[in-house]
This record gives sequence, C-alpha cells and structure tokens, in this order.
Amino acid sequence: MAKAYDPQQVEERLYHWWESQQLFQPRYHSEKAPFVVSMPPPNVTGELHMGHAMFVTLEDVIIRWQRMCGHPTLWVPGTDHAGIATQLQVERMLLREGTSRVAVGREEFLRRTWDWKHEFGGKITQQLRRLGASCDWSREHFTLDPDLSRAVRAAFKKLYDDGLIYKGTRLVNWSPNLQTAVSDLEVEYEERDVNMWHIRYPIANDWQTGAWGSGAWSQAATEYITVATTRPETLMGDVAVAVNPEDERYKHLIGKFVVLPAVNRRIPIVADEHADPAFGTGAVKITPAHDHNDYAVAQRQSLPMVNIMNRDATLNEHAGPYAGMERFAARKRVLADLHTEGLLVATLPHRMSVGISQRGGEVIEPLLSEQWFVRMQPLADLALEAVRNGTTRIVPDNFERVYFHWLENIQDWCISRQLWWGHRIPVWYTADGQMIVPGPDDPDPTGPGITQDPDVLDTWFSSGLWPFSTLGWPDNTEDLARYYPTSVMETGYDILFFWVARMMMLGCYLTGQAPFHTIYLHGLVRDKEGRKMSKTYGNVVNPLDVMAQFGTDALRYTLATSSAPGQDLNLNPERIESGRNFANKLWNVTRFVLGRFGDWKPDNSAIVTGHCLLNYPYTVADRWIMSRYQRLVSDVDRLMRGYNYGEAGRQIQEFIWSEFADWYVEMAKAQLEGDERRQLFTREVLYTVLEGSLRLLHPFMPFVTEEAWQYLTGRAAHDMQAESIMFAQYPQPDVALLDPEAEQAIDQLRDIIVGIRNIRAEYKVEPAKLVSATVVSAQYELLDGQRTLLARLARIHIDELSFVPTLPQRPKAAATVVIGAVEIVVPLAGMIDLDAERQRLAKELDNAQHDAERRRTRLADSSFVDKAPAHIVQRERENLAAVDAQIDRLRQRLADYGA
RNA sequence: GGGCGAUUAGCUCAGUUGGUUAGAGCGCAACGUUGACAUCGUUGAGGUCGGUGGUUCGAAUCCACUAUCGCCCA
Repeated sequence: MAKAYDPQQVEERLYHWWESQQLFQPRYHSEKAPFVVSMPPPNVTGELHMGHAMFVTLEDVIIRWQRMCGHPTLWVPGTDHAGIATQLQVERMLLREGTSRVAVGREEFLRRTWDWKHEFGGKITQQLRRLGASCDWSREHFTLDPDLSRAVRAAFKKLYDDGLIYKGTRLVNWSPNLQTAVSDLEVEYEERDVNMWHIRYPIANDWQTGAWGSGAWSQAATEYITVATTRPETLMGDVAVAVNPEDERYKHLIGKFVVLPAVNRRIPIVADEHADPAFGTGAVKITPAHDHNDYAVAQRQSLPMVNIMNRDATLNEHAGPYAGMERFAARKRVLADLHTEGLLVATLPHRMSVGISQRGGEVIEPLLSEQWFVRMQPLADLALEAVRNGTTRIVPDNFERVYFHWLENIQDWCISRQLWWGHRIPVWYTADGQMIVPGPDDPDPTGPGITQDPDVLDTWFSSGLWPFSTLGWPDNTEDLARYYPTSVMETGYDILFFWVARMMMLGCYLTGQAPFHTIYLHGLVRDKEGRKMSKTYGNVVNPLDVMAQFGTDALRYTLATSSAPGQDLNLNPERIESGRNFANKLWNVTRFVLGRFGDWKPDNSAIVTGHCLLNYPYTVADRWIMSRYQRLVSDVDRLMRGYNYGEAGRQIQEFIWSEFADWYVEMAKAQLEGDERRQLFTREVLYTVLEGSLRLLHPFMPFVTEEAWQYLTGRAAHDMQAESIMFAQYPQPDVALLDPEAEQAIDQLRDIIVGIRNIRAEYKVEPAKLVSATVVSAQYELLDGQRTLLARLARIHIDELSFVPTLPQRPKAAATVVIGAVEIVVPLAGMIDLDAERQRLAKELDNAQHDAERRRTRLADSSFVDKAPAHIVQRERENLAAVDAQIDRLRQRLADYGA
C-alpha cells in the first residue's frame, strides 16, 4: 500500500470494476423486499454542480447501505430533456452559425438538437459516475426516448379521456424572451422600485375628443376620474374603471362611462371590491387581458377582454397609435403623450413585486392565449390523502405542511409550451376542427387536412411520470411489478412542487399507488457565506475540481456530514480538505493493521457474526474497543433508520479516529509486544474492528473503504472476480456484545493517561523522557493489570511504575494527578515548582467543590429525587461520591504542601 | 399579508425521545520526525447555546413573545 491514499489511483479503477461486474444491478440473495430509488434526472445537457453531488451522495449512501443490509436494491438513473434549457443552447449554436431556429425549420431544428444531445448528453452521466453513484446504468432512461414518450402519450390520453386535460383560452404567464407560456412555478417574484402613475380619465358625456397628441384631446371634458397604475402602456386594453362600492368619493360615478385616452373607447365605471380605497387613488383601471387580478374582476363583472399585445411583447393593432412598439418603449411614449394632454397628474415612487421569468430573466407578461391545462384538484386530492394517511411520509416532516398548503391551493397547470424540443402534444385536428387524441399504441392520425398541435408539453409533465415510466409503465412489466412503488424519493426541497408533488399526483392517479413511501428532502448547497452558488457571483465551487484535488470520498463525506435533513449547507472548501485527511487516516490505519499481521490470516467466515471474539481471554482494552464498536454499530443502525445520515457518518469518523486509531491502536502496539497468544488475539481484534468499521463507512466513502478492505481482507485487489465490500453485510447491532465494565475501566485508564500527559506538558518534560509514577488506589490490583498500557501511553518507565493501596511516604518533589479516588504521584525531582503545584491543585479542588455542591443541592431537592427517573438519580449519587473522593484526595495533597 | 427555517467557540457546522462539566473540523498557542499516518501526534486556550418570559426536579432541546438574517407562498 502506498504511504498516502491517492484517490486518483483508485477511484476510476474501482468504479470500472463495479460497473463492469454489474454490481449495481439488483441481486436476489435473500428473501428481503427490494429497495428502489428513482434518481432525479439531471438535464441531459447540464454540467455537474454541487446540487448533483449532494443528491448522488445521499442516494448512494442510502442505496449502498440497503444493499449491504441484504435488500435487492435498484437505483434507476437517467436524464431529462430540459425543453427550454436545451432549446436555448441549440438556438445559441444556430445563432453563431448565422442562422436561426425559425430559418432552419422545425424538422431540421429537432435533428440538430438530437445531434447536440448525442454529442454532449453523455457528459453528465459520466460525471455522476465519478461521484461513485452505484446506480443501475443498464436501466438508464431519457425522457424523450421512445418508451418514455409512449408513457407520456398514455398519460395524456388517460387524463384527456377522464376530462382532466383541457384546452382553453386563459390568462397565462408569458415569457416574451422565450416566446412561450410558462407555469406559475416558473415565475419568480422580485421586489422592485417602480413608479405609480396617476392618470386622469375624462368622464364621457356629449363632449368631442380632439386629436390625440395635440394637447387638446380632452379640452372639452368637464369631469375626470383619476386612476393609479404601474402599467400605463396597457391602458389601451382597459375595459373598465373599478371603484370600491363603499368609496364615498366615487359613488356618484358608478355606472357612468369614461373615454379611454389615445383610443377614444367608452368604458364603464364599475363597483368592485378589488378597488382598495386606501391604495393609490382608490380607482383602478381594469385590463383583464394583461393582469391576473383584473382578469378576475372581468370574470365577475362580465366585462370583455381586449388583448393589445403580440407574442413578442410588442403592441398590436388594438393599441391604436402605439401599435408595433415594444412594451417598455410604448410606456415612455404613452406617458409623454398623457403629459402633453395634461392627463398625467402624478408620478410616485412605488415598491412592488414583479414577476420574472425563471429561465429568460425578463419581466413576465400576463397574456391571454389558448393553452393546454391539467385540472389539478382531483389529482391534488389523491396526493394529499396519501401523505395525510401516512402512505407516504415526508422527511423532515415540517415539509408536510408546505406540501399540504400548496396542494390545497392548487391552480390548474399550464402544460403547453410554444417550443419545439419536447413531447409534442399528442392531439391532432381535422380540417373541420375536430380533435383526435390517439392512444399510446395507435398510429399518428394522417389524412388530408389533419394536423398535429404544434406545441410541446412542459418537461415536468414527463418528469412527473419518472418513477413508473422508467420501470415500464404503462405496460405491466416485470420491473414495474417488482420495483413499483419505489421506496425513497430523495431530492432537494426546492423541487418539492415542481417535481415531487407532481409525481405524487400523477403516480397516485395513473398507477393507483403513491410512487414512494418516503420523501427525503435535502437542503441547498450554498457558498461559505450562505449565498446561492451562481456563475454571476463567481462563487461556484465545482465538484469536479474538488474531486480532482481531494478525492470523491472527501467530497461525499463532507456533503453527507455537513448538514441535517432539509437544512441548507454552507459549504466551506476547508472542510473538504479534512475529509481528505480522514480518508488518509483510514488508509494508514489499515496499513498499520495489515503490517502487523505477520503470518496471520483473517478467518473471513467468522468475522461476519462478530461472535468469534467471545470466550477468549481478551484484555480489557480488547473488550473495550469491541464494546465501543458494538455501541457504534447500534447507534449507526438507529441513525440510518431515522434518516440521520449525517450524524451516522460523523459518529463513524469519531469512532475510527478518536477511539480506534488514537487509543486502541496505541494500546495494541503494547499488546503486540506480548507473547504469541496475546499477539494473535490483538490481531484479531484489530482486524475485526477495522474491517467492521470499513463496512460501516462504505456507503459514505465507497472508494477508500473498498480499496482498504480489499487489502485488509487479503482479497486480490485487482481481481475482477473478487468479492466487493458492496455486498459485505452491513454490521448489525447485537447488545449481547456490549461490555460496560470494560468501557468503564478503559475510560478511567484514559483519564489517568491524559492526566499524566497533562502534567508532563505542564512541567515541560521532554517527550522522549520516561518518568516514574506511583498509582495510589484502593483498587490498585485492578489497575496493575493495565501497567503495560499505562507505562507505554503515559511514557512511564515500566520498572518505576508501582501500584499501591496507600502511600505513607510521598516524595516532596512530585506532581499529583487525581482522577476520582485514584491518585498518581509523579516524582519530578528538580522540576517541581511547589507554588505552581499548589495552585494547580487548588484550582482543581475549587472546580471539584463547585461540582460537588451543585450535585449535593440537586440531590437534596426532594422533587428531583422523587420525580426524576431512578437511574438518573442513581447516576447523580455515584457522580457525587466520585467527586467527593476526589475532593478528599486533593485536600490531602494540599495539606502535604502545607497549604 | 400567510408560512417555514436559521441564530451554539474566531470561522463552518453537529447536537436523536429534555438528563453528568454543550461537541467536531478548521483556525489559534506550546511541544513533538517514539517504525501506520506531518494529509500526523500530544497538551492547551476559546461558548452565560440571539433576547425576554414560561413549562419542568431539570431546557441549547418544549411553549409564548421578541430581534436579526434567509427561504417559500400570495
């Protein structure tokens, strides 16, 4: 083994071995139920980022753990076609070539996009491999592949036939840059400082308008109503002015008409609750084709719709003199003209939230257009019920409220997109306007005058089918029967609505079963300061760079252990370095153990049970580490079952480094200097604990644990047929192997050793120098059993270490450590500063007295003794006794020094 | 406006059903190449757990209010 762990030498080789040996495919070696995870499909043209690294890490931890627990496991990978993102990339490419999507036409554009997909689409899946993902690549899927496209058709047909998909003209969120409708979820809101303009609309009676722009347009008017608006450019689309029915200022105007500036249309003044008397002027213009609130007012008041905008957000022929202008240019002109006409009476600063296109970045335009929708309420009811009745559980559970709230207030989902890249809506129109919706296996309708709907479906529509479409739905395939419903859906909380809720709805409706029993949500990976990682900030930490520098295991370990479920993670690159250090520690402790084997060979058949160690004359140290290991195994088991993967990973590291490497290995060095039999048993303990620890850690750090395990277990590391740690059994808890007595004994020994080291450091005893020491304790014989360990770890000369019940003659020039009722006297002739020693002991006494006092008070309180659980009270009594003993000792020592 | 989360050591974060003296990594100080590891070891310094009040024998943990920051929904 190399002196330091080098991930570059290991990772690619091991991954290739695992994948080529088909170790990622489900294996049936027990009667246990299959465990299945659907991977959230990354965008096929995407690049690996920390979000991917996070989900791969967590899902791989879960999958590898379950696999080692003996379940046939299946993790289904794949990619989605990311309609908008991919189309934009290809359009950019065409632009560079001096052409455009429209110029090349739909067919050619799609051909080019497929070319693009074939060229770059494999990149992301290669990158997922680098992360160590143990997913079954033989079952990889892509949302636009024929089988998944067939699932989309089946779903569409079913929903359409059941009346849950409809086509209608509605106000939708329009992205002028992308020239497509988007769903409510694809609109983000941003607080912006804008203006609120107050505009006078003249009341209509028998006066005649002048020429617009002449300054004399409303010269003859006698009465006005002033509306407040942030969007003056839409006034040509106004169909009414609304005032609150209770507003005394305007009551007399209700039912009258105003003349709309610029276009001279007569529109009514109506009473509607929507008008807030306290807001603006209390009078609001109603523009139903360009505002969601106004749309609702128009529905209530049976007002007509006037659409003044084209798809590219320029104004159309209904905008009168402004036809053809871009929306924001038109705003300037409208304001200038209103000013000229004396109708602009105020310009006030105003703060409001503005809808922004998630993809395009521009201001979303509410636009009246004909689109396809899914009627959500019936689907939402099913998805709600599944979580309410516990069929599906969300971890952490506070997200259940968020889920409920969204589904309870669900809006119909606009699923049509005016794009070319995606699943084309499976609806055909005959020449006379009849719709034909073929089933998944029906041929595409053909014939004179028959045309297919030009739009495609929202990418999330196909993603929503993912857990079952990837298993063969709508056919009742073997995979579907075996692996559906899946087990855990693990993903970021940011796509709870986009994806998870939609899978729940579509899964419940189309398959009759909730698609997974558990939804585990992780937080977002942010930068060190808690900002979202983004290219514009330049604060992106690239997982590929990190892996190249520190190794995949280091990254995975850091991601898995730096956060708790549902909690955002501020990633500090320094932490990844310590993950790398841990991998190296593991590597080196393995080297050590292996180096001490000699001719000994592990019996791999016995270690699986752990019981091979019972009934042998093991040392207290051996019993201690075995017991600590068992405790770890049961803690990890409990934590993993409770979805606390981070805490489990941290505890494994804590054990390996701070207990096994720091203490047991050091103790083992002493034991390995003993007789043959002692050496043999020590090797067995070293082997057993390390081997089990590697298995415990494997889901978190798959590469280094596999490589170390191959060496340790004496399997040929480069043999393709070798057994992998991936299928070694995950350590199972067994309380019978706990040994509290040994734990207590070694805990005390450790305290004594640390105490002596502390003295040595304080008196600046050279590290190489051995000291003498006398251990004074009523149980001196018991401690004598640890003499070799004590001598070695505290650097005491073995011949000058004695154990006595009492020490009548104590050397003057000696330092004293008091651990409970045990006292260790360390003579340091010529080095002891009596004052310093006195002060040190006095400080310890002071601490101990405070401690004792607090405990005494607690135990004197009858309510504590009566109400606290007996074992807590008992422990408190024992602790007090120990502290009291320590106080006695400290007092005696101080008396010796004449204090 | 409604909801959720965070606030713990200089920094980044853990802390399970309430139970000894609240932990880790990094950083800091001192010492150290003892045959696994300097990607390391030993020892140490460093926190009234955002604030106030409450429940409880006992609160970082549960409840209420409050401050600051962040997110989601409208």
